[in-house]
Amino acid sequence: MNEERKASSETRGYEALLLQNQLCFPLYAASKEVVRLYKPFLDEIGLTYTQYIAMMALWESRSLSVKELGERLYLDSGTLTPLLKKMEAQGLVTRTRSVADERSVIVTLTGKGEALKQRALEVPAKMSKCIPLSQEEAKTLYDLLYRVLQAVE
Amino acid sequence: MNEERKASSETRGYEALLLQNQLCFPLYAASKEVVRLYKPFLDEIGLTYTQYIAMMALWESRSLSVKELGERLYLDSGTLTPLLKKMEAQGLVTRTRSVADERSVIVTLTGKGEALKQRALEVPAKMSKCIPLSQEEAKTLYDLLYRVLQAVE
DNA sequence: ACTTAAAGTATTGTTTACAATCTAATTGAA
DNA sequence: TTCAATTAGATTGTAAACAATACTTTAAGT
Repeated sequence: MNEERKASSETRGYEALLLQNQLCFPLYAASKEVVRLYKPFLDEIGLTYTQYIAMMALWESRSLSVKELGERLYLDSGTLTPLLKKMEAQGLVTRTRSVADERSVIVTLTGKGEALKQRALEVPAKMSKCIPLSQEEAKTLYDLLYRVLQAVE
Repeated sequence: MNEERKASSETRGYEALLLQNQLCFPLYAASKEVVRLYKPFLDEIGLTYTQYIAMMALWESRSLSVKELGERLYLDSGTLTPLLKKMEAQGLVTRTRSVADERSVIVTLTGKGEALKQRALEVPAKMSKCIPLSQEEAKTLYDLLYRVLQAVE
């Protein structure tokens, strides 16, 4: 029996409250650290991380309502409205009320926003070099994260 | 050949930029959603998520410097100083300069902070019911996340 | 048609998070 | 010893993130 592994009086009965027994903590910390890892690469193309994922959604679709964008990114209008206004000020997107439904705001890539795609292409490659997981491990992680995500929805 | 699966002119050559091909995105989104899932449970004991993980570290150690706390939580003084001041105002911790090294601030649980541990005990159990992963899956996810985290350090 | 409910954004207020910078205390090197 | 470099926190400024609320437009029910 390894005495050092025994619970101390401090922790006995409270194992569930140990940081290292929480799934949420490495999830939270890894997310933050990975986002931070992106920063130097994203600085080069003038995007924050949140702007980057918004641009990725638009590079796929070119034109999305704020609501659709929010559904894809798991963000609400309180986050997206100021974000998109900044991106509009940078000339990456336009924001226009839908004529069909005046409640909706349609976000559309500009030429400049579209062109940025070329430069963004290097980012995923640079990032994947920073994360030492095999293809299978990355896929396992990816699938488990999506299971969590779908359960939460 | 499934025509629908073929890359469109929009995405051809840009597969790496698809949101669904990014590992970072489900990591980011799942982290946010899980933290949000905690909110109602943490509201009951009057803590935010960040305060909760700070308390978990202190429930383990009772007394930690800001630096040590930052290392365990992957947070810097810019985040911790205002957080700990609020927790001090709530009576959960005390903050005192170390006598041995006046640069250090020692954060120590109060009786009230210690007592909160009892009520916090239910939180992990409630949370784990919200996340439909088996024991092995949770462990796999946990291990992969820690691999990512250690690589980033 | 009228009235209410619902939907889509925007706004406000609070809390994180972090880079950059500053200050005070400590350590180290010449 | 003495002064430069380092360390630990605090501060400032910026960007998210989200709850709560407000506002406008649309949809639904009667």
